[in-house]
Amino acid sequence: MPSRKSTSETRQIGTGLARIGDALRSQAWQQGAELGLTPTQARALALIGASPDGVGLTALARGLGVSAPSASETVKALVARNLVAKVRGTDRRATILTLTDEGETVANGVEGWPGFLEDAVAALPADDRTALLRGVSQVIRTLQEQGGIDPQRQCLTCRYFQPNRYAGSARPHHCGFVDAPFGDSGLRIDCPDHEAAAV
Amino acid sequence: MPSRKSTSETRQIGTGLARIGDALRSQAWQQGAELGLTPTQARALALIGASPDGVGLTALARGLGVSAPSASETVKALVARNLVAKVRGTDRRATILTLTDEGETVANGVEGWPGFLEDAVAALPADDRTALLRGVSQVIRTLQEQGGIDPQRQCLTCRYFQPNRYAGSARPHHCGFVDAPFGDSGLRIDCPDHEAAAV
DNA sequence: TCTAACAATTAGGAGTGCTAATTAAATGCC
DNA sequence: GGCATTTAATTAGCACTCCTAATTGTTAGA
Repeated sequence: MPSRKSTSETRQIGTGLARIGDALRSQAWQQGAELGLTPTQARALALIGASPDGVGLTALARGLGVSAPSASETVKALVARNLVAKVRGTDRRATILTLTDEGETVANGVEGWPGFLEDAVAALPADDRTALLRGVSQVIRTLQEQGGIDPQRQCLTCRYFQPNRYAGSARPHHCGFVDAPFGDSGLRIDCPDHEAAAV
Repeated sequence: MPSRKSTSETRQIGTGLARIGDALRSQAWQQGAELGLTPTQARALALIGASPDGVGLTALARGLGVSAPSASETVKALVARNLVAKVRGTDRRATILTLTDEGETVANGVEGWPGFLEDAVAALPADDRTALLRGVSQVIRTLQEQGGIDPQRQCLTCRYFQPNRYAGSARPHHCGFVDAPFGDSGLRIDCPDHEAAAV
């Protein structure tokens, strides 16, 4: 194994994940062109659509990982395109964002975006795929714990949430996505990997 | 955001990778602020620095996954900051880009960027880490074959790479460049000694 | 030679992202 | 109750990203 530079396994993985992220971004530009959306707009649309009761602008900004003014600007573009509606809430400082019917349609089109990536993943042998999922899940869990990723939507309505699986334990609940137990103090209000539980 | 849609392992991985990519991008903005670089500039700097003989603008654009005009604009900013030098080559249409001394210094600072991600990766058990590296490598190779990514300098596409030469051994692969055996944990995604294999 | 292909740039336009400052509404506290 | 603080969102101003289309040289091919 040649090396003058740092070459730890860890570093190679970091580099690889960064490359995949880059590929996703540049792919998003192309896919977005078809719908007239930029990557950020698409992501905002998805986040808003994922919140049935609407989202505030600040929460959206946190979810996108950008500043409030940036989010405001993006929302402005989406409103101008009639994809998103703004409503004033009980707290009359705040805005509540929801999708319009048209926005709903477009958001559905956005859903399958990482499809080309999934093709690549699907080409893996089953064993490697499982290992990859475990690794990615754990990385995400660590990032959330470090605060690098914004938690979204609440566990209580999440299909991955298994309350009191370990009754009596200090960490009685179980999250199936990151495959780890956690306690009441770890309950998420807004988890990016949230998926609505079946009714 | 997947909802009642397919929840396959594959889709989970796709979503997870996208999420990690988002985290990386927003982190890059913060880290970049310290050096006065945007994420794209940092990436361009790294790519130029990785090519000892210099790169052309078109190659750079492909590597960044953007159009030539976008790359041109980014390079203009780097040249203005005295981090990159442009030279006219034998082909007088083409430009050859190299780092200035100052650019070299800054590029070194950029190298450790995904550090916060690496912390997360380092927290994995060794087995999972190796499996993650193998999975990430294969995903990248598939993306390259699909044309979604510009060819990277990884073992899987290297002429010196002899996979499973010592099948059954703990270090089954062989690198012909350093003439030594190595295992999955030694797989490179960005190797300075990479030479593309014949098609 | 003359045309096609190619490398890079310019022009023009929408969007992203930042910090700092502003407006408006809700809270807190004496 | 009243006034200072905090909070939500926006505006202003700036640099950069990214695109397509058109332009200017330069090289290579029929």
